[in-house]
Amino acid sequence: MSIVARNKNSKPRVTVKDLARDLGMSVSTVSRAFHADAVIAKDTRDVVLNRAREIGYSPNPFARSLITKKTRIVGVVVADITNPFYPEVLTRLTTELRAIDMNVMLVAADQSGEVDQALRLLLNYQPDLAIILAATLSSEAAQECRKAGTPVIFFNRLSADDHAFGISCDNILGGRSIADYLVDTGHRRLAYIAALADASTNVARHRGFSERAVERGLAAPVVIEAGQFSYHAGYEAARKLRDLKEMPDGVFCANDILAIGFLDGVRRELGLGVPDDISIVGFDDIEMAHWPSHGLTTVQQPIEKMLEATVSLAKELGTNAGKEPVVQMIPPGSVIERATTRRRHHG
Amino acid sequence: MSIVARNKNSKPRVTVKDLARDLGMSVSTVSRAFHADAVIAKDTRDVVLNRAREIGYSPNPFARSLITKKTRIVGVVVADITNPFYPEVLTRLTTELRAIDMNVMLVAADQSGEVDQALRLLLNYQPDLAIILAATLSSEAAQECRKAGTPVIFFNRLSADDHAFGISCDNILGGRSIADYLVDTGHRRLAYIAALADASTNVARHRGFSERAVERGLAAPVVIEAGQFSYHAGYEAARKLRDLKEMPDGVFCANDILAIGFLDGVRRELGLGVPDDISIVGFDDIEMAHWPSHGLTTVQQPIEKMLEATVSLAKELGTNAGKEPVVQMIPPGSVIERATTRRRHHG
DNA sequence: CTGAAAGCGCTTACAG
DNA sequence: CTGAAAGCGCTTACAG
Repeated sequence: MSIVARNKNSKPRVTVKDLARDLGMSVSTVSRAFHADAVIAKDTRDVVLNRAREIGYSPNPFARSLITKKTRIVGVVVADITNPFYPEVLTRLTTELRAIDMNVMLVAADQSGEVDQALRLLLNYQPDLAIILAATLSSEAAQECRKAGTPVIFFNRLSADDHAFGISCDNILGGRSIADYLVDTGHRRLAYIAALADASTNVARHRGFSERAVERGLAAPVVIEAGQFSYHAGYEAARKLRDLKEMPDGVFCANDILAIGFLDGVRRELGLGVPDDISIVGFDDIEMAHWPSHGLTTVQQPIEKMLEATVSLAKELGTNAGKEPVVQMIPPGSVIERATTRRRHHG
Repeated sequence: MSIVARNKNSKPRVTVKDLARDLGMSVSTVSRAFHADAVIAKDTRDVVLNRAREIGYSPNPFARSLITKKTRIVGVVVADITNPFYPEVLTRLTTELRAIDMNVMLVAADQSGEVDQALRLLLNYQPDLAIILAATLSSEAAQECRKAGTPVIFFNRLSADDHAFGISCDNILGGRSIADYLVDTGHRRLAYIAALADASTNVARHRGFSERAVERGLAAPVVIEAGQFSYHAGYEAARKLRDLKEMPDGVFCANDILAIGFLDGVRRELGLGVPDDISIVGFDDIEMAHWPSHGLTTVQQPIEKMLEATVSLAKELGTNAGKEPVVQMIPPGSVIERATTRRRHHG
């Protein structure tokens, strides 16, 4: 009801000009103090930086990036947030990127078509880098990134597009070591519970598992399609065990959350004992896998190393934006044996 | 090894100037086409917008915000990511803010002191709004926001600072309705498993629960301090039941993830039957609460409405940045009865 | 080592 | 309704 609206609700921010005037220096000199590689007397820099702290000045990142064409923003697209693996990756990634002074602009994509859309929005902000978590891009969208000069990293996925970077666990190796583990512990009838059909993680884990099982002299594992990386999908997949001619004795589920759903399904819907009747192995080693109620045997994803690789790549791309895309495959940990598997003896 | 470094790895982006030249119009006119409330002939606007789409122009948000002082960025600080409640809130919030053309800049804070720090970093980007998920701010940090003209919303927390907005479930009411439920179903010895001592959610749920229990003629519920909103804390809290003089028959845990840990602990460490020996109620209704292996009786947080309120507040603050801070309390759903509680009969 | 000047890509009074 | 001009807060050749 007041006549004069208070439009200026904030004090105007202090700018280079203010600081320069305050110090009796030129704007250029003040500006240089904030760039590690600028030519400026050490004393001058110290004076500027100290005074800046006192009066609360820091350079406006927007004005800066208008000129430098660097935004220090990394656009992160996250899709499959229902998998507890990703919240952890997301927060740790955010934290570690902050440490190299990069900021995360987050876009969520519920459905797969939205990933393209999400990335386009992000591109408006001209991120120095885009990271795609748990999803892939259409090749058109990938090309748009290239046009915009934004490098793309696929995290935990391999992309069809070979102009993008990839950082992923070596899922074939992981699948193979699970096959070895199950064979070594006396399992003879293997099954694979498949998740998202076109996810590279799903495909590679299956492939490694299957190939190695055959190499070790077993029949190729039976496949049950769960369709998703989710608890619910795993639970439902357990029901499908009934349709099998022969009950498997060792089951590898595409990831932990799927395995946990499957585990619950096997116990509750089929009334089978785990590990007594059937052994179950997951992939990821999420926190829930340690819970006493599950005690899931699984393989650890090398998150630590994957994050390290991502951050150092981000850093490198900062100085060398033209770097040729490469895919880094990081070997997973070995099988962590818990309570969902046991050795089987044969007469 | 090439002699000329390819520094310009991206084609320069198309700017207003390019588009203006292309259309034979002034830069001003082109610019106006992108502002709904600008004075411009409808036909002109259509021509500009169409051509813009063709050549892939969209206004540089940085240059724009340099002038408008609006960034359309909302800074989100997330702390307690281990609670599965928050990933969902975060992604949905991101998605819904996108729908009103606002972008999320994410900062993660592992420890509580980091929240202040995180927010300060965010403030550099002059977000139009800051949303704090599952945490509070020191009053100094809150004041810095005020100085910078950035409104702050505490989501799912009440803040000590009364200059901030708050959007929260009515936790007192929630606590009360759980007390009513337990009393109505014949429970006589209540206990509360407390989480983070200074979290407003924890305090209010406890208070509502305790007050109502007394109103209904019971002794004040025994309190076991779990200290955290986490599975692990809940599991450990179950052990402490042993120290109690009398075993409670109805237990309210500060939230679902705590309740699930507690549930597992009660079953595995104490060998007690749930719900036969003891009833357990959580708070949140996270997805995991539906899982057949838990079937947790709980109260639903009104996420939908909380998000709605947040988004509409964000919208309103866009046109009226000086709005007086208010706290909105949204009533929770009623108790959802599942498999961790049962009616008790007394002789 | 420092300063004056141009310019990044926009928006917005101000004229017309 | 449209255009020319100023200016947002910076950085960076270019001189000195």
